[in-house]
Amino acid sequence: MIDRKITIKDIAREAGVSPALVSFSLNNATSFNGERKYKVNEQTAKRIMEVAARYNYKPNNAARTLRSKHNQAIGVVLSDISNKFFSEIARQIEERAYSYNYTVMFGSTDEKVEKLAKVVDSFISKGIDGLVLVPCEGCEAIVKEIVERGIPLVLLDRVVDVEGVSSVSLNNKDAARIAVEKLFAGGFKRIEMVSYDMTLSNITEREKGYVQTMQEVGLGEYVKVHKVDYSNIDSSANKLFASLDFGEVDALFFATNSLALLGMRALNQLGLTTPKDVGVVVFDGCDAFELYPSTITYIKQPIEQFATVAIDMVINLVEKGGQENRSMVIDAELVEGDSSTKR
Amino acid sequence: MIDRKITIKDIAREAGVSPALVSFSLNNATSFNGERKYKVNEQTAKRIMEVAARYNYKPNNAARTLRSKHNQAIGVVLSDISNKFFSEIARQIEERAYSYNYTVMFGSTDEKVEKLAKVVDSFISKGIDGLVLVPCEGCEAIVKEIVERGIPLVLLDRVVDVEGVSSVSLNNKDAARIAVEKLFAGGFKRIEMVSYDMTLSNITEREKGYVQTMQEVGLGEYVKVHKVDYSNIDSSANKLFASLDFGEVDALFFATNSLALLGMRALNQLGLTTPKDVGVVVFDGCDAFELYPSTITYIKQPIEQFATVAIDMVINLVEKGGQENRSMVIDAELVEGDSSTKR
DNA sequence: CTGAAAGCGCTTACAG
DNA sequence: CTGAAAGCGCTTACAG
Repeated sequence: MIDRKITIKDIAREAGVSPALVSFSLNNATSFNGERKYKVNEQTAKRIMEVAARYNYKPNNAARTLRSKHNQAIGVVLSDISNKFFSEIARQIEERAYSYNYTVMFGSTDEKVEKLAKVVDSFISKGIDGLVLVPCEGCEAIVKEIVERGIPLVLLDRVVDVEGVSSVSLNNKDAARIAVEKLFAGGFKRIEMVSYDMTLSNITEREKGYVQTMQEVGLGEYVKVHKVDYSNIDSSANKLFASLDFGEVDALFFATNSLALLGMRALNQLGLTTPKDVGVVVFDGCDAFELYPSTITYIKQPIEQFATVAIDMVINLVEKGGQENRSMVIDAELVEGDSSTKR
Repeated sequence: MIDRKITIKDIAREAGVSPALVSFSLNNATSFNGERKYKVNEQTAKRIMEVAARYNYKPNNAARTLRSKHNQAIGVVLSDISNKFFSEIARQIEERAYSYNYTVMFGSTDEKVEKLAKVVDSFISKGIDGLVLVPCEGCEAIVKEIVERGIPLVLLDRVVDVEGVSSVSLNNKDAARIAVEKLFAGGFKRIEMVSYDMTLSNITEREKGYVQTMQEVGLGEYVKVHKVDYSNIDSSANKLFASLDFGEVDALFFATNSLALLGMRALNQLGLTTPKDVGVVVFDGCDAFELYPSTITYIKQPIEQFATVAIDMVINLVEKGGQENRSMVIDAELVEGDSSTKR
């Protein structure tokens, strides 16, 4: 920690008041909700503020935290911050948290429980007030423990079956429905899904939505979910795409952006294009698709909302105390391109 | 901050020693350099450690920081964490810092001095021990102030003309040389550069390298640096690419990945391909290029090295104290694709 | 409306 | 090798 010589005592001496009064004034000035718990004479307050400003006084965060038991810091545990989806969330979270005068710490799990445990532990040791967490497979026990310890927690992107957790996630089932309906309306029949062999809620919900919608529109006989091995993505995906018969398959619905990227690359290498040879709907747009000859239809996830809602919820839990267990499900939006209409 | 009931006193009582001894034992156990400043009887130490483990004791970070004046936290100020280049750096920095038991806080500047100032201020208020900073245009005064306040600082990606700053950056001039030489060797003559109208050191060095190399290989007459307006990227870029005569221009050397993406998209829309219609070398590979019909030649930046060196340097400054002003320049590498050889 | 005092949980010289 | 004590810079009841 960087040495900062001037303290609340210096300000107090200079302003001719007690340190306590300086503390009151300063904290009232920066109180968010406007409720001034301790009244300070306006003249006095003004003098104090002025002295503080003149000396460029900055309160010592460690002292404040030690005494008050809160740190104005949130830990954010993501799957992988170098993944575009998460880095954009990170960006929005950062913005939102700063606007409340909170700082954030980021960590990545790589979908591994052990890493998740390590990061969470480290964040708690650092004294975060609350946690925003993208859960991975098999982390139920950890989530449960966090909740039981009374640590404010909001799950992001995926939900987990634990009593009393708050969460923010996409309406995944509905998103899949929209995608399938769009392809169906675009004239495709044999619509197959490319997914991961994972039990994460976002993935399984998308699969359910796909299957259900296919049945509802009368394409039940064509239902087929291809599962790419997450622990061995590249080779597993290559094998899959090499094995698909694009004389038969009409369209592909990709469960994630990363799968879509792999798939589009494979189609590219096979000399196939969309929508001529195969219809395509993916999750999330990305730069890559802009280099593609035709525009791609995609499900747009409300990244900014994810971030703002998650931060608002966790800060609410921190400041109001108590887990109030809200599950927020946000609707997706379809952005239409050429790839979902048969030509 | 989350309540943690058990303190050093509890451990001391349970182990039948003084709180001080507990502190000594614990800190020696986790000391990095292995030098044990305070000797504790092995038996005693063992007993203490065991009690601490049994109670799952976690030291209170705020108290420790308040007393010891260091926080084991680094602030990392990037241009934009949702940009792939920076999010990958962020990821590596996170990894490296955690391995030293440091935590990191990230902030984005969007290339604006005011945002940079705000983020730096906020980080200092939060009690970071040191700063890794990607400077933006016009931030010299702030950098100078940070240095003068004795805050350990390492500049990343770009350098700034301030006395006594440490930095880690690419050998940009040489990288540009490699790119131009590759295009020249590939049979291209009229090689033009697409850059930003910015005075950032990485940009200007790349331009210098381009100009110089063009002259050296005898293509001085073709030197041309197109500048895209950073504050108005999209329309400025569109205007530029629309105005280029690809009957004349042989090859394009893009100063950044984002410019390359814009350029490739524009070529795409104009129905032009590389290397048939125009040779191309860019900075950094990315997913997008994998969807491109031909492979792209790119300058690979040593992202992992950037991160590890920056963190090592800043932690070194923090722990050894004093600015020792090292400038580390790392060489780039060329990854050859089809786009740099005339066909 | 304001001040004196205690104390948050550690670390760190200082004795012994 | 170990203990007693001070104190980091705040906040927060408690008096007045």
